[in-house]
Amino acid sequence: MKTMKKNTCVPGFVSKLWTLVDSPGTNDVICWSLDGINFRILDEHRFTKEILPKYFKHSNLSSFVRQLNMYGFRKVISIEGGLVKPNLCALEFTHVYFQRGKEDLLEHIKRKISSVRTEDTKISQEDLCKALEDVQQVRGKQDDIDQRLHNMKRENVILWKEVASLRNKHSQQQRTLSKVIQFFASLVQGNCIIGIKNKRPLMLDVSETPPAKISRPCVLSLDQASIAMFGSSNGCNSPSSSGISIVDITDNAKQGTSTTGLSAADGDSVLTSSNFMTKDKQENVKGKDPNPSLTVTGLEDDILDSILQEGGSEMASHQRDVTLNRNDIQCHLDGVDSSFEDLQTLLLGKQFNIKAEFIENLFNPDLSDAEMDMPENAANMELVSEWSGNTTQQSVQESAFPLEDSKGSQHTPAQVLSLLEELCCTLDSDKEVTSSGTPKKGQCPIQPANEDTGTTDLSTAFLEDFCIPFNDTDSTPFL
Amino acid sequence: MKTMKKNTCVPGFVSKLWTLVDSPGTNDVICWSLDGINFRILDEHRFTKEILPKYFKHSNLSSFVRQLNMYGFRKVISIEGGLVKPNLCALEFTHVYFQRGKEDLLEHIKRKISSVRTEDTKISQEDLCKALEDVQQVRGKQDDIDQRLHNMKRENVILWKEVASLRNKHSQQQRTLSKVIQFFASLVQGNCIIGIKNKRPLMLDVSETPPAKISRPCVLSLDQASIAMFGSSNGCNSPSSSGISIVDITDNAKQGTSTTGLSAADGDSVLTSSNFMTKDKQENVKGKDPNPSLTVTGLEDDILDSILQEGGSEMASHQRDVTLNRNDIQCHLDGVDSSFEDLQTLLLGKQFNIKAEFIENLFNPDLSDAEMDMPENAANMELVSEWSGNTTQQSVQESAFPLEDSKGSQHTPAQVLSLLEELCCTLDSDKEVTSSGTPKKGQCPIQPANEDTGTTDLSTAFLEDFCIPFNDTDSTPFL
Amino acid sequence: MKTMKKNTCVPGFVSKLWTLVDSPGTNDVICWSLDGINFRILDEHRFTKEILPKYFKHSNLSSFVRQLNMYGFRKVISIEGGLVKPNLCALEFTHVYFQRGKEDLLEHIKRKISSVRTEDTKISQEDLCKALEDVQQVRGKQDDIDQRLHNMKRENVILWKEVASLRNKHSQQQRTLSKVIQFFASLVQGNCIIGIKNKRPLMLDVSETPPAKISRPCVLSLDQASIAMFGSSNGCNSPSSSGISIVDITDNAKQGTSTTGLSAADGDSVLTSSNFMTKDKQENVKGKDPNPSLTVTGLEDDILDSILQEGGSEMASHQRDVTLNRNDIQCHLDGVDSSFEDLQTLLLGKQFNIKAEFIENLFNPDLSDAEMDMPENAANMELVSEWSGNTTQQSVQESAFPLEDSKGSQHTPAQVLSLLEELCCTLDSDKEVTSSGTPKKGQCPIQPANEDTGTTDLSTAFLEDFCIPFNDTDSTPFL
DNA sequence: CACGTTCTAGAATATTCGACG
DNA sequence: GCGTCGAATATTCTAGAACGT
Repeated sequence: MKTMKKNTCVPGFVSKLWTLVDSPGTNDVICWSLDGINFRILDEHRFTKEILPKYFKHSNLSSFVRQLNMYGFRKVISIEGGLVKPNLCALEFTHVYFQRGKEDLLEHIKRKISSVRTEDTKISQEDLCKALEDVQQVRGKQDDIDQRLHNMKRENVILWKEVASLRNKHSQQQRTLSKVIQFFASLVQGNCIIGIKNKRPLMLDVSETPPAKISRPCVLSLDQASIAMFGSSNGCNSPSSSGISIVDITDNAKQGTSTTGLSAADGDSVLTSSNFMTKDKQENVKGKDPNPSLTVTGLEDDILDSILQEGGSEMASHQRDVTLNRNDIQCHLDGVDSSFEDLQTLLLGKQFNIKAEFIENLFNPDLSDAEMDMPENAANMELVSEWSGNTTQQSVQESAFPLEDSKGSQHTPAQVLSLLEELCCTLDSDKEVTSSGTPKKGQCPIQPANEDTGTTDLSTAFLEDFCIPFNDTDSTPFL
Repeated sequence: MKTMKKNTCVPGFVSKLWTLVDSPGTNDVICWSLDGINFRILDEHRFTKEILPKYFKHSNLSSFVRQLNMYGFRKVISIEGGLVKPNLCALEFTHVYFQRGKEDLLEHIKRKISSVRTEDTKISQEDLCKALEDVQQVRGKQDDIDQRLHNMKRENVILWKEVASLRNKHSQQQRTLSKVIQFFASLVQGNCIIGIKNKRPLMLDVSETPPAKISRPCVLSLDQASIAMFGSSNGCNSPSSSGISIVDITDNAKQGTSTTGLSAADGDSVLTSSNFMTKDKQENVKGKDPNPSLTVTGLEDDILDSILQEGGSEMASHQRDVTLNRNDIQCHLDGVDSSFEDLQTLLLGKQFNIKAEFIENLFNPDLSDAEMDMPENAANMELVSEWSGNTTQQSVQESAFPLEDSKGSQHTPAQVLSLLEELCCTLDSDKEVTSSGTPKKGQCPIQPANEDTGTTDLSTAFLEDFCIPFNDTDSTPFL
Repeated sequence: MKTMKKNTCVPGFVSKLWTLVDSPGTNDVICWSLDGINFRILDEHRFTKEILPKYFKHSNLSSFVRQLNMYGFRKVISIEGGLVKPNLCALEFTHVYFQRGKEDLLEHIKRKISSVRTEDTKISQEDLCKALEDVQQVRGKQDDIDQRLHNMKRENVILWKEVASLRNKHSQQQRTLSKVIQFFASLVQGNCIIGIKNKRPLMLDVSETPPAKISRPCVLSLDQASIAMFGSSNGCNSPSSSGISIVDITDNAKQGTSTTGLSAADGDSVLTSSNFMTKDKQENVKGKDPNPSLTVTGLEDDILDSILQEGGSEMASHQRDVTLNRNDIQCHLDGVDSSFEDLQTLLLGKQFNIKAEFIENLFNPDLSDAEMDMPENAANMELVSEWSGNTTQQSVQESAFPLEDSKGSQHTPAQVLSLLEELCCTLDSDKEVTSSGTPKKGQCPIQPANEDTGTTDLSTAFLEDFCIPFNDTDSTPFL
């Protein structure tokens, strides 16, 4: 009975418990249940006061129970003798490894370790430390990222400025380029008008007929404009057919021509360059009082008519040779004049002031001064037309050719026109593309990351800072 | 005495210890040291067997000692009666807060806690809370960063589009510029050639033929265009042919000149506008066979004047005529000079007309009006051709030349045409390029950093997306 | 006894406890301590079996104790109880508000509420796990962000390169455009000067005197250059002074004028365009065998020579006069023609060379070749001057004018020059601005985020990579 | 929900054993 | 062997929790 040994690895409590439960002498106080899988304390008081002290250093049932619980024993609630005898209501405990006759299972009965302190706590402790480290690490990296992001943000701001700058530059360049092109175009245009007058006749011979895909309005308008302008400015526009000696006529014609040319050179009338013309002519008129003469001005036709008329009268005289010569020379000179005219128109037509202002404009891409062009062009046109005015003078006999020529010449010009048109289209398309983009500038929907605050509202300011400058230009369509 | 109660916060062991040490009845077994700072167990055996069980649930000295140690008591090694009586050798323990008469210090005696659980766990608990807070903070910041990154990504996408746009614009501009230059170049070229022509007659002897590196088509088209335009606009192109003597000659001279212009019209010479000039000169030469004659070109007025004067003297009357003529011619020549002047002014001054349209266009960068250029240009071209067209006036006898001229002129136009064609092609190609490029705009295929997924390979595709469009241009070497 | 009432707010347990402790009938089982601040259970067994059931629904001491604990009662350990024997050892409990005679304090005895501790601890545990998960999650996301940031960084690098590329392109384009404009300007300039010469006489009448805001040096140098060039290339530069009639004078005058023109003009014909001219004139000479005369070529001298010769012949005989006149006129006209030619050449002429080199330069925007412009312009100017050379021919009587003209012409050219100078300045300023901007490039103070290292030092390398390219251009002002 | 009852667990201390220097 | 301590267990007291009222 007392020989019972405490087996290895079996806690004292379990050993003692087994012993006292299994001891037959105390079966009235504590014993196995009927099925042997539980044990009962039949007499609580005696067990506490008699048994417990024998096996343990206390006599507290609670302490015993505590140990039971500590080793995983569970109380069994017996429904049986509930009523009758509360006293009989025995305490009954159970444990899977605590069964009658199965002493070998006792070793599996393990005492609960107080709140898993050692491992569990430590583990969690370690985890927590690790977690803290991780957090710190993450935090550090986050700071790094934050810094990088911030730096990149700054870079991007600069980039935006760069791009904005480039855009502006591009716009300016585009404007400059446009000006150059337009200038060039207008130059060409000017020439056109001038040239028109003189050359018609010869063109006829040329088989080529100009495709009339040209935009007359433009030219005409110019002509008209010039005519109009000069019509008023020139008092001597009335080409009076007169029967005057050749010389006179020639002279007159010449005068007219040269005058015209002269007028072109300097100017005080209307705008600038055009003025002198008026003067010259006026002077001519004055000097040629006797001769109603050919103060051929504005339009070629008039001039031609007058010339023809005169020519007709001339034809009659003897000195005809001389006259002819004169005519010849006259013609030649006229040709020269017209060539000049054309050349001038060609070269510059528009040129006059250009330098002073045009170039300025070119390099002062402030569009504000753009308005200047208008007046200039007008003046230019004027000049041109006036110019052309004096150019033409031809003999009757050659009248036929010119007509034919004009036809022929028409062809070529048409082609040219079409070509130029295309060119313009190209340029225009270019522009258009650009301009079409313009309205969209407002976009730049960048929503710059809010650096410091939580989020988003920077975009507005940002856009304002960067997008506004792009307004005058074109901006590519965003998104 | 026995009433001693367990004070607050003083462990049972310490209380018991104090009691049993301080109890006079056990002074022979356990007592204070003489100085009262230590206590001694004089009779180990009796203490263990008699005293311990009274106060504790055991009778193991070791357990008692264990408790002493557990509460920080230390054994005092007494050197005194070491030898004589080992038995007498009493156990002596000490503790700073365990002194005779100083019962109040007992509360400072703390039991050693094994696994520091309480604090440790609590600390870890606090740490854990802190860690959790940190995590939340980090998470919040991360969200912020994420947002910023995302926003910046968007910005970058826009930036990319901007850059792509700028690149496209640049390309277009470059193309436009190239066209301008080319056009200009061809124009200049044309003129060159033209100028050349006039001199042809003279040139003929000279083996040298103008280097035909020019593209005709272009010029021709221009000529035609101009002709066309002016042909219509000018009703009076018909130079009345007059059968006059001198006049004729003069005419011839003129014709010659004009003829030259004609010849220029067709392009045998290289380019375009230049043609007429050549013609004039050729004709002059031809027409003036007998007369070495001065088909002076340069300045009209002066020349004319001088010519007239001379002519006058020659042809008509002797004195006066001559004089008059001279004056006349002189005047005319002066006029020519002034014309030249004007022309120059024109060239430089150009401004005048430009304004009206040119500037308007310039500053109404709406490309829509850009088309205007075309017509203008066309007109311009026309003018040129027309120019050459009307310039020519010839006598019957000189009809041959004209024909030849016409032939020649035919060539020129053709050449001009080809040139313009080329130009157009360029422009067109430009357009095409542009337009073709346009569709690609949609690209901006920036593959923004993969927002959600992990990583990296975007760069390649990215570059591909953006580099391709730049092909026609120069693209900076990436990476 | 039983009359005791349950006060408000005093839990049943406390009331019952007070009652049973305070009831004198059970003082042998449960009673107040001597001092009345505690209560004792003297007979545990009887208390359990007899008392408890009366007041409570159970007879478990443990349950009772549990309630005591629940209401904050504490067990009092008496030393004495410790030693002797369990039986004697009475259970003693205490509570601050449970004192004998102080029934009113009972209301302060509160039942403990489950302090949710379990949850707390468990939660912390769970929280820890959650925290760990969070950390991992955050870490993962951070890696993602890091990657994205890195990718975007790479994109940005490319963007920077792109922008740099665009800037370079823009600069090149700007340069090209400047060249074009300059070229154009120089062209215009050339014309201006030329024209100036002739018209003076007429100009005189006009009150307007050209503001001499021009910078001679430029033009002059050009002129000189051109003169120099042609002086050598033309063998016939020697203008023989001849005592000839008016014609001579005229010639002389012309010479003077032309000379002036020469001086004023600049030229580029030198290289290319000028050549054919020379040819033409040579040819002319050949064709005009009988007349030694007008081998009017590119150069004035030739013209002068020829004129002089003719003039000489004229002076003598009448017929001759006529003839001479004719010749004279012819010459003059020829001169005009050649002038035209030259003008054309001038205007376009350049092309020859221009194309070869100019355009090349234009499209090889290597600035290194930018210097080429000068020579070209110079050549151009030359041509012009040459041109003007042949244009003017005046009679003796008119010699005065020429002189005046020359003077006058100086003015005009001066003006032109000033204009051009301004133009050049503009261009230069442009360039200068550009160049001046260049040094600033170093800026690009971007401080790209340090990708890998902690922070900042990348900027240097970064800037080097990107800023350098911007050197030649202007770079937007960075911050 | 508040309180009561019961069973179980936590916690501090106590006891014991063993390791270590 | 001795002193100290770690560790497991024991004892005690208190608390947690489930369940019931």
